[in-house]
Amino acid sequence: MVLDCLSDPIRLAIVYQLAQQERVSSELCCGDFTGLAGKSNLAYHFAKLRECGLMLTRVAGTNRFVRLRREDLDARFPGLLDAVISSAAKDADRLQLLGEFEETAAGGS
Amino acid sequence: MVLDCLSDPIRLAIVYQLAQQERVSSELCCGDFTGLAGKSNLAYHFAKLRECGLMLTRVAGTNRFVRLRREDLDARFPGLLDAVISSAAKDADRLQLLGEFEETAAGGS
DNA sequence: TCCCTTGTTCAACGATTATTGAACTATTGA
DNA sequence: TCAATAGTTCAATAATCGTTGAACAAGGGA
Repeated sequence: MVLDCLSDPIRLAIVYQLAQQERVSSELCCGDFTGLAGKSNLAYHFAKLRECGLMLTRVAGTNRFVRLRREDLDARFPGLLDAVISSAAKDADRLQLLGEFEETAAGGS
Repeated sequence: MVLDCLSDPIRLAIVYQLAQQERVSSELCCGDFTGLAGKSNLAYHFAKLRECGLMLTRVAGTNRFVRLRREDLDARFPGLLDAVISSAAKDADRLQLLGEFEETAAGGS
């Protein structure tokens, strides 16, 4: 289920980053998450996130761009995604993973 | 974390029942959940739910009454609980556990 | 006091699940 | 064509988690 998918810290961090990215562009490249885990581990988590309908992947040459299935999620689980994201933002302090990630990939706001 | 706690179907069913109960009285007895799992298994899930701050227990004689920590949860994770509950209500059809439970414990609406 | 009920704790088992490295596919560019 | 890059898939390991039964503690009622 979706909750089970979101209960993993790495997947939550991925979803959180994708949600942050929604303000700017809609997509991120798979390689932008290498700060969170190894390549194959990331592919594993991406597969999980795809399976439960949280995100989808667009193939573009040798890159793959991922983004949240925002509309489907809001339709099926109203308010859930926003609640999870805002809650995750609150204790983002505890997720040093995110801190490291933002330094390397987002370059600060 | 709270999401990890809610990702288990039995714990979700417990939380769902507690949320339903909020309209009537605020509490339920531990023994009211025996339709969901065995005694020791329930105690295990209750402990998990207590650990992550989802519910609390009041001892009354030989019984123990449990209820949601609604205020604390709404303060710390705004909208999360309601989103989870309403989503759980949507596909309550798939949770036959709930169906069985309502028959034996709630006796219909 | 004795027994029964209620619920927790403990130890053990089984089953998922996350993580890792290596092999593989596909695309780009020289 | 050859090498390099981006991701996925596979197999194996490690770790976590859920489930079960038995033993235990605490109250209530006869």
